[in-house]
Amino acid sequence: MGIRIYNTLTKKKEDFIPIEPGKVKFYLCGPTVYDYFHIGNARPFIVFDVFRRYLEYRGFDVTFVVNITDVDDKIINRAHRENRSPADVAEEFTRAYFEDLEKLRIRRATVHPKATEHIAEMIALIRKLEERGIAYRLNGDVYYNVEKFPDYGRLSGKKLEELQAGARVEVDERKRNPLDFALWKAAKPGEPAWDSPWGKGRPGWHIECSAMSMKYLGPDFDIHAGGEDLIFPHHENEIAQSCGAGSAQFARYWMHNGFLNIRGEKMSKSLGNVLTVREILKQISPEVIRLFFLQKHYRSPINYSEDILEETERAWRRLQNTYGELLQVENIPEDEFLAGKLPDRARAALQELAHHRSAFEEAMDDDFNSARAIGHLFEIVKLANRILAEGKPEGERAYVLSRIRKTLEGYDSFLSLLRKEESPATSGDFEKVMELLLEVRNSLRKKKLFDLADEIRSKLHEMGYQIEDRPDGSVWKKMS
RNA sequence: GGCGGCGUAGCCAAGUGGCUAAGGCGACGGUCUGCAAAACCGUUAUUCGGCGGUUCGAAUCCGCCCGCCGCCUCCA
Repeated sequence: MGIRIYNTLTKKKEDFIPIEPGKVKFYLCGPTVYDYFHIGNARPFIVFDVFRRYLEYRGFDVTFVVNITDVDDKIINRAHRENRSPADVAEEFTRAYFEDLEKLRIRRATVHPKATEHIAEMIALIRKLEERGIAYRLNGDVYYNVEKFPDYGRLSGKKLEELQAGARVEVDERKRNPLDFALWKAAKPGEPAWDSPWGKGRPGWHIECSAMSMKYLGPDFDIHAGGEDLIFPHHENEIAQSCGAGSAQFARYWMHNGFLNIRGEKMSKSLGNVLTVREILKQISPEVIRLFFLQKHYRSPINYSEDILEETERAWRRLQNTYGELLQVENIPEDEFLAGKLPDRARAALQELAHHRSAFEEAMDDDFNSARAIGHLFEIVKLANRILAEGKPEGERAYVLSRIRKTLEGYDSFLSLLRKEESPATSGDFEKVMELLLEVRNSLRKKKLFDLADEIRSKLHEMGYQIEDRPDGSVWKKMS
């Protein structure tokens, strides 16, 4: 059973067949580094990070490219406003971008190319388009003539005539078609500029993705992803540029994530409702943010609110709690012989695990349906808790729990939802002192000095440690 | 105006022609506990925005209506 992907280009789910068997060439539109990225920006970063790692889990060799747009109007505007250089702004927020990625447990891409380091490639691409009569010069600018590309509008499902009818009124009259877009912009005073055959200037926004994806992935590659707002014009223009310059098809599969709304509106600077990941991470742990996105299908619109995140936090706690328990169980390696001698009860549990395993992977294979997959993940959690509740985790119970733990850890290689350090630790001075404290507290409880025992518990709770008195003894956990 | 999406329990959310409509949060009852916490067991949508139609059979397909949103301009 193979992987299926909903392709924006065909508006259908298709079997995923990579150009080169076993290898996936994958491009994601990255950030424009003019500010900290917000929770809406985080969605594609997280979901496509998981998808990339899932492809690796399924055995593909993935080359993952995520660009950094470090030359752009918004960067220049901010630099002017703050009286510093655009390069300085770009550098600050590039650094911040990587810091935030790391906090969110997003793995680095294979390459993170920067636009400013690929000016030569962009110029070469524009020259090629010019040679082929697809691009034309206009007072130091260079434009792409959309009429030269018959497929223009295919990705976004728009027709050239309709687009023209709805185009903005204030168009540059000298352009051959109102939809022609800038490949190269002539330098204006105070803007970063590079030498080119057309004089000093800077590249248009769309050309960088064409140039960098083609450089690192070749003229034709497998997957191109991004937010759904990029379908038009950005991705439409990328296709036009790349195919105009010699790609047969450019990207084969186009994946677009749905938008995140806040109070029913999209998150944007102009609406003043932007919440940066940085800000949210002060309250909420990264795993919760990941789970928040993964519990929904990547193409659906989602609503952000504090309440929903708190709800997600409680769900995440359930998952983490169980994993913490599993870490306490003796790990018994997989063993065919042992497995053959298991009693029916354990055998049934393993069968249930196998069922959820295949259902989980089936869901992930089906257009990356992480929401359905997470449902099965919680079924596995329930199974683990049921076994844990049956009695001491020894013998066949430990064997089954070990299989469950391995399953969860395998999935966590791409989900990154679990924390290893949050389990009650078993070594170190701090841990020893804590054990001692719990022993003392239990003596108090035996003597029915509950006021004192409860005070210790609530004080520890205030400090961020949770105490649980279970039938087989007391345990402590670090919270959040 | 053109194009597209969405509306499933108190809330979040899968499911797109046929097994009992996943899963999570919450709530309620029970088990355990000195009390909690965690966990387990059980209950919580005879029905999928509304009205018609197609079909042996529809949340799923078609039509109309109501409500919400996105894109068409920089935007994840």
